Amino acid sequence: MSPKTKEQFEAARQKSIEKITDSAVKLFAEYGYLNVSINQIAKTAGVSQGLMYNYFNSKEALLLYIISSMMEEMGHLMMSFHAITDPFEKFEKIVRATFTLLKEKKEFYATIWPVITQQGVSQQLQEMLRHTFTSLIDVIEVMLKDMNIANPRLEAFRLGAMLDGAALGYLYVFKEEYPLDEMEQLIIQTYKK
Amino acid sequence: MSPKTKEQFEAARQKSIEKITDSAVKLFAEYGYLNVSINQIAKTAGVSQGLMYNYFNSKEALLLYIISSMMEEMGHLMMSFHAITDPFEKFEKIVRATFTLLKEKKEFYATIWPVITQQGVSQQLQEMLRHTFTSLIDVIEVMLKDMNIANPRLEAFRLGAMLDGAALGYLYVFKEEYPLDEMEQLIIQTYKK
Amino acid sequence: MSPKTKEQFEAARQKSIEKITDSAVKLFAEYGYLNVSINQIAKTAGVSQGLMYNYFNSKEALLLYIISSMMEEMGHLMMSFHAITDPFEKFEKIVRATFTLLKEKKEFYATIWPVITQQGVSQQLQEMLRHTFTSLIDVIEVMLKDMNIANPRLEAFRLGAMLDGAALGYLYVFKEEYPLDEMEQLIIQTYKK
Amino acid sequence: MSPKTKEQFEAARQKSIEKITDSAVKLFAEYGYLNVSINQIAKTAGVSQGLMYNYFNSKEALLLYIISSMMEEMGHLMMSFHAITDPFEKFEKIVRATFTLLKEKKEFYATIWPVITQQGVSQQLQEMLRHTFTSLIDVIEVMLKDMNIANPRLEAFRLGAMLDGAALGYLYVFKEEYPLDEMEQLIIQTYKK
DNA sequence: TATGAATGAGTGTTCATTCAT
DNA sequence: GATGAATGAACACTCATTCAT
Repeated sequence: MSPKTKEQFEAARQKSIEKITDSAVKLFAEYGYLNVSINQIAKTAGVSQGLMYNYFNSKEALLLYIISSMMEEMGHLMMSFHAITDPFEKFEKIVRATFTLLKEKKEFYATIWPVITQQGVSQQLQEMLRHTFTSLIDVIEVMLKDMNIANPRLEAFRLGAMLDGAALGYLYVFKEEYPLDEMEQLIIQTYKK
Repeated sequence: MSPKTKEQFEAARQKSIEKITDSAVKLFAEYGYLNVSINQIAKTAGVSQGLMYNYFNSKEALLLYIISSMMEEMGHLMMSFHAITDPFEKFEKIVRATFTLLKEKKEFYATIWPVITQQGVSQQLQEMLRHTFTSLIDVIEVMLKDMNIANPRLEAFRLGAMLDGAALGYLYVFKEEYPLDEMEQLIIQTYKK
Repeated sequence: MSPKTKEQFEAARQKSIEKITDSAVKLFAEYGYLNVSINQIAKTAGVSQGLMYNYFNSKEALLLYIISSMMEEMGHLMMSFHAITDPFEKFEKIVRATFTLLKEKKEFYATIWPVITQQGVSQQLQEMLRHTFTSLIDVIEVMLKDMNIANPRLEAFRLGAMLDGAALGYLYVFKEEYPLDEMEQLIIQTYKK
Repeated sequence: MSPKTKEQFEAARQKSIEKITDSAVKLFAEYGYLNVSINQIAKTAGVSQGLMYNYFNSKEALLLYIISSMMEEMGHLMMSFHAITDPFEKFEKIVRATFTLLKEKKEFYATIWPVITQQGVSQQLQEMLRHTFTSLIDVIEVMLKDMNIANPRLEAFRLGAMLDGAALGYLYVFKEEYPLDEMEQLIIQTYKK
């Protein structure tokens, strides 16, 4: 007699959004944004093609939403180390967290890297990524300074480069043959003392 | 009206191939493989759309050819340092050459990175890239060993990661604001002794 | 919580129908039937997308209902002059009413013209329009005959053509630059005496 | 051994363009621009869907091309009466030509009217149409002035309105029952003196 | 060898309509 | 009666590829 309650509608919405974004993340990570069609996403999610457009204005808006969520999650992760006062402990935690993320949430990086290296994706996205990376460098710089490392900004860039380079080598080139754990250990020890 | 000689034909073939691949490299580097159409390549090269198919079986075959050439060229570059006997000099030469390449032949990396990070491109390509990178690591490993660096294989991975990571940061994220020269100096001094 | 009475239900029905048709008329007139979506109509009316289908079988049925109402209203307008005995007065009243309608109820014409000129809209609609226009010509013919105009049927067609042509010129081509008032005066004076 | 000659290519192009535009004109006239799909046009023309895009950038560009051609043709027709010095003869010729066009090239008007009355079609098109109509009014005004008709500009609008109104009545409402020939005669005699 | 017209499968996107509640 | 999430067919448009010459 009465329409569905607001809660019911909201639950249905969230369920659908989740199905769509989950499928999209998996597919984007595996095949790359440009190689994945809306059709594929819909089929994988088990919904109709049109449904995506109830929640996202375009395929790119979907990508933007996904990457925003990831960036936000990454931000939260970084925040969670904020309270640690010992810079050496903080450093170790951050590096370990990065490698853990890399091992356990491959789709995280696998979604972002192709987008970064693909020209022709939205300006908005590019700017968001640049902003996030810059913030990260800033955070690392402060930390390295607290560790009395000389030339902390340049070292922050180097640390960033090592982490990114390791991620690329692991995800795209050497895969399971990449000495990920040894690299983790090596990086930590380099700065540790 | 007289029939062309074999040599003339061959010269014409080479000329056409060159026009096509040169245009393709430029366009792939600027817009990315998936965002560039055969039509664009043909127009830029000043030839007909169909001509490409006289020399390459598909768009992907063209990409494969281009990247093969680049990998080969990179191999030649590495070879050219083979004769240097002082490992420290060799090390410095290699690192400097890498950064020079990065600064002066952006299209080199800008073509390769999106392909590496885009799964869904041919298996053949992936394997070729892995092979090349493995060879590079091997070369660096031997060199580091000669420099009496401890754990030379792991350090080779670290050096590779730093170079790749710097390339990505420079090309895609920070661009002209990336401290490329300082990074070059820093890397050399780290191992220089 | 007590069940609504029949009258209350009927009132709610009428209210909803009115909200929907009013929004539809405005939107059809401004953007054209084919350019307006059910979603737009629902949003403008402040109701749900599905509600329209409680009252109309389809989007076209809604259009049919709207145009029927307009035709009926036009018929009423014509009827209202029926009592006037002096044919010259009647003529002037009718012409003035037509121009007033054109100036003050643009959406009236702006809804109907695109439908008339768009073939491919329902046969039913086409027939209804033809019927209404034929009736109008009949009424005018009688009136012109009473005015002792020679060849009253042909003159009725001419008068109809002038009114329609003026409407089109005003609404779609020249807009505010169309000499609407002068045309009104000119038409009246042509037959007035 | 050699590619097709330029003439052969040009001939093929013209043939294809003609097939496409001819089909489009017929379909637009019968069903209206917005009701006709590219698929329909291609099927009717007996070519692939994609071919249209070799010649026109978009569906709207096709419409623009068609209407431009029509407007140009109409302009030529008007020009052809330019040399006539007797304004009465000129007037009769123009009116007769208009009616002949209406009878023999229905698709001419049937293509244009729905576009004029359909909001949401390109601004460019709207402006082109307005420009053409204004020019026509100007030409008629001068002619009527030469005929010593009082208030020639207003009469030009009236004549335009009558012609347009007759066209609409004939094409969309009364069709074969419309007294087209009588109307033609009536209009000529009204001004003929 | 070289041309470019032609194809057709595929793309992202829209929208009238249905239906469980 | 009313809701709005969901559907699926349709749309305009793109593009790698083919082929007659």
